[in-house]
Amino acid sequence: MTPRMEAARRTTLTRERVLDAAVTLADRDGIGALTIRALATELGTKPMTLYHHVAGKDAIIDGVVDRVFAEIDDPPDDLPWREAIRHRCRSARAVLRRHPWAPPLMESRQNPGPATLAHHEAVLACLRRGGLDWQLVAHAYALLDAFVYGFALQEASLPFEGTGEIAGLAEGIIDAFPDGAYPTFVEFTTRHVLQPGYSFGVSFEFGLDLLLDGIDSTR
Amino acid sequence: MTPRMEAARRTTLTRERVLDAAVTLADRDGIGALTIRALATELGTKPMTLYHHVAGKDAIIDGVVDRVFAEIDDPPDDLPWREAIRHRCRSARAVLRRHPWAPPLMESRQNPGPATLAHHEAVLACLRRGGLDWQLVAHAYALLDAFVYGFALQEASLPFEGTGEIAGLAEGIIDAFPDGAYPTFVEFTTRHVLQPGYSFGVSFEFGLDLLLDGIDSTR
DNA sequence: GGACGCTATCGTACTTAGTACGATCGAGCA
DNA sequence: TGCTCGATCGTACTAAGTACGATAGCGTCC
Repeated sequence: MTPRMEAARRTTLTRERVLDAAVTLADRDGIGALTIRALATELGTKPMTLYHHVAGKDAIIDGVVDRVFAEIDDPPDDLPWREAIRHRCRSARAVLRRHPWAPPLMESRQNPGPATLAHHEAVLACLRRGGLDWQLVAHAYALLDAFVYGFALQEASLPFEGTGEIAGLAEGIIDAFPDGAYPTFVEFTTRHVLQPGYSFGVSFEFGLDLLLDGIDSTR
Repeated sequence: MTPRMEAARRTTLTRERVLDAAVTLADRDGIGALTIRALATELGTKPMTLYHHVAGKDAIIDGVVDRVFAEIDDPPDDLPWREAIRHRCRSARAVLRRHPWAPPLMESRQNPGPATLAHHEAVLACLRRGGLDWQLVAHAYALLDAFVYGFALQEASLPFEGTGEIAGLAEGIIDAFPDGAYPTFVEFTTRHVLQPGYSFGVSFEFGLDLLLDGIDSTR
């Protein structure tokens, strides 16, 4: 292959392009499908070529996590702190729904990238701007992020938002129960989960309101 | 090896013993070290032998997750619902600190085992006993578990509870910052995290109180 | 009591994945 | 024209999951 062909085929490989492809691949086929070989194929190259742009698979994961943080909106400066934090948490949830493989990785990596740090900085500054003392900032941030990540973790295991798929899953599980087992669980499912209009996601707004109210009243 | 030697060496291999060893191994060496081969070595046998007692690695993970659920105390029947739920959430946190590899697995599996289902049943029944309607039960359970799992996820990435290790980690990160970068982050760390007596864990009780209060007042 | 078959065990080998090592190849420069 | 350098990639080693089939005690039935 001549260099001209190579150049025409695609712009030169770069760390950024590798990470782009990694996110795309994980979104499309799941984090389990994010292998060095699959990534190379996706980029039209061979496995070992990637090693000239990233240090290894761990570095790819670190980079990908930083990408996800970069997608989350910072709390807007021109909103009162409560509304700013609400905006940020909603944005985080939306991002984590686009990247359902991300939550377990985001909290378990110990090499935060620049976007990760910048985002933490913005959130801390916003809480501080709201008049919270350091102790309360610590509590509030731990609480809010536990909620956001935990909720995302739960949502990631659900088939899809909205309609009958959750119902199908629930029915499948319940049908396998021995008679009379788990009565509250069964009643909860039939009386609530299987009702038309049910949505797991609405609990997010409920929880977010509750947390913000609680933090505010502690201030 | 004669059968007598075999029998003396260890009681016959069984699904339960395989899962026991899997939990032990994950606790000791991390979930990444939980391989079929390592598990076989741990049990003094060979990889393929395990396949007569479990269907494969996925089945081991499912079984291990159910084990973890089994360790979590159900909400005690003889306590008011708030205190019962508090007890259960504290127990869950303690269990997840013993098994820091578990949170990402617990919510992402879709084959709940009997202990998992029994535990959900007990929690739902307790909330119901507290007079919450189905809608609020749904909100409360989603919220409480998001918090518990999310908090556990955060704690899992911390070195250890208590003393100077978190400080060391924080200092390592901060020292690498360019001058003047992330000012709030730096101030938060120096003014709060690095202070003697700091503990991430106390935010758990703060959050749990806040959630229980909020849910109660919505009732 | 001897052959039969069941069940747990395990040796071998195939597949997928991460990645170390070193060859190649084209571009720019002396 | 030949040298050097950076990007690319062929080859191969290691680790891991697991399919296939052989083996070997043990109880059972004629």
